[in-house]
Amino acid sequence: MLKILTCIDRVPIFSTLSPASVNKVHSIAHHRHYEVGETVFTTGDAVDYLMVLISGALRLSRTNKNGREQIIRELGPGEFYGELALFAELQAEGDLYAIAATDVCMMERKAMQEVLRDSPQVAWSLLGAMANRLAEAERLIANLSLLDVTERLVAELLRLAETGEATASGVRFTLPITWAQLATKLGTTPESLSRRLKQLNHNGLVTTDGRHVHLLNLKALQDILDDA
Amino acid sequence: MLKILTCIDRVPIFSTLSPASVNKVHSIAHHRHYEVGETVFTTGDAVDYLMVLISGALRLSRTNKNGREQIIRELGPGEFYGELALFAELQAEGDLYAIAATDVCMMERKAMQEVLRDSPQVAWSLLGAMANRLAEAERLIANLSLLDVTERLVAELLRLAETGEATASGVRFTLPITWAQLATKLGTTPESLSRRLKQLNHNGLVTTDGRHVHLLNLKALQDILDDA
DNA sequence: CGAGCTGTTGACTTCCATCAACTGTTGTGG
DNA sequence: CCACAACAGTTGATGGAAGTCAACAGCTCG
Repeated sequence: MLKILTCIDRVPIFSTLSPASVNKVHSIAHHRHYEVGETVFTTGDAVDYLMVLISGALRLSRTNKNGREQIIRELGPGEFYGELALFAELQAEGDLYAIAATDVCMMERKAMQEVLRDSPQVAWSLLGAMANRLAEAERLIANLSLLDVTERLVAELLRLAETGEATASGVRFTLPITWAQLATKLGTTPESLSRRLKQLNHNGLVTTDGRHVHLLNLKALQDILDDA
Repeated sequence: MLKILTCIDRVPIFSTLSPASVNKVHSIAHHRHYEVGETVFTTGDAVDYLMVLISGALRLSRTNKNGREQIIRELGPGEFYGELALFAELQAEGDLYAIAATDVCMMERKAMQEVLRDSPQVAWSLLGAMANRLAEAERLIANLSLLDVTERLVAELLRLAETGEATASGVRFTLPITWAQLATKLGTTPESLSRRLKQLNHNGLVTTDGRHVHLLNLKALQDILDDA
């Protein structure tokens, strides 16, 4: 009981539910826990539920025959997967696995459809989340196709810098993932990323110590993007 | 008056509207026409409306400083742009232009929000459309990053083949766009595409005459993808 | 200690974009 | 009606960005 209450409690998209709807969600929600590295599903598995994260993090990625992996999206608390399953039987295209200890709420398709019809607010929340994700996906498409590795790296560093702390000369932050994982997100390899980073360092734009990153010249970094 | 009626009439996502909502949509919808090649907006323009296509086709793309263009998505009748604008002020990231004579309905943000709150059916329709578009975008991400040009070409040819007519030896269809435009969709250049196509031809898998395409060996083509 | 993981560096290779030239077609206006 | 411009597509030559392969250093952990 507690865990199901938690389920609804901690998920923003359900924050506006009426008491009646809360009961309905109660009755259809299944709780599930995943450990780091645990697989939720792999390519080809049937998905017929909407999955909302309570805590932790999941990663959706695809891998080709050469073992090359592309991270498609990452899900944090409050985010969800399975929106397409609300509308049709769905074969997963990609692998979903936990990159942190993760708790999720799983809602079956049909029951969730009812909740959505009764609760425009929830539909509205979903719509907003989807619109943002679509915009992000389309930005990634453009970046992969139009920017070289250096430019994609700089773009990501500047993005991460927004969460960092300002210093006299620039911004300092700690990379939340390994450099190899960042390479996979950016659609490149650890080797290439390492070389590009070395070059930025050589040009006096960035210093790194492990995952600790210091951007020394935000303006110059921004310029790299602007002439892209 | 006629054109506004047409607006709602011919757009599937509004097919379930109640009479009251129909009136509301009437009052907020602006009709607009674009000729081939005409620009709807370019990168950085403010977008504060939802735009639904009645007929024609629009293309959303981004171009980098070298003139390299990536097609992000194409919109046909019934499809829409501006979903993100429903939630926030939005700077367009990319250029939107007409690739056919096009009629659209434009709905201002605030008014559209009301319609959505009152009409769960419309929200549901939008949700379904968005979910599909997101899935498509994520497929494109994976393809751009994991497949080489030949594989992306074959994938697209097989997709197009679904709309073609079967022949003794395979499937025949006509390319709906120029080869150069296809190259842009696939994130490559006309030159590269031409070479890959020549190679497929040489291997006896495909013949072409202008935009007329004949796939001679679906199984072999599918194999190329399966080993990817 | 040794195993395993993260990250780096060097040598090599390959795919593909770019540049340039050329063909064939279409359409337009003098 | 022809000439010429504009565009679609092809082909060859070339260069460069980045992926691959391999070896190695440093770190952590059992």
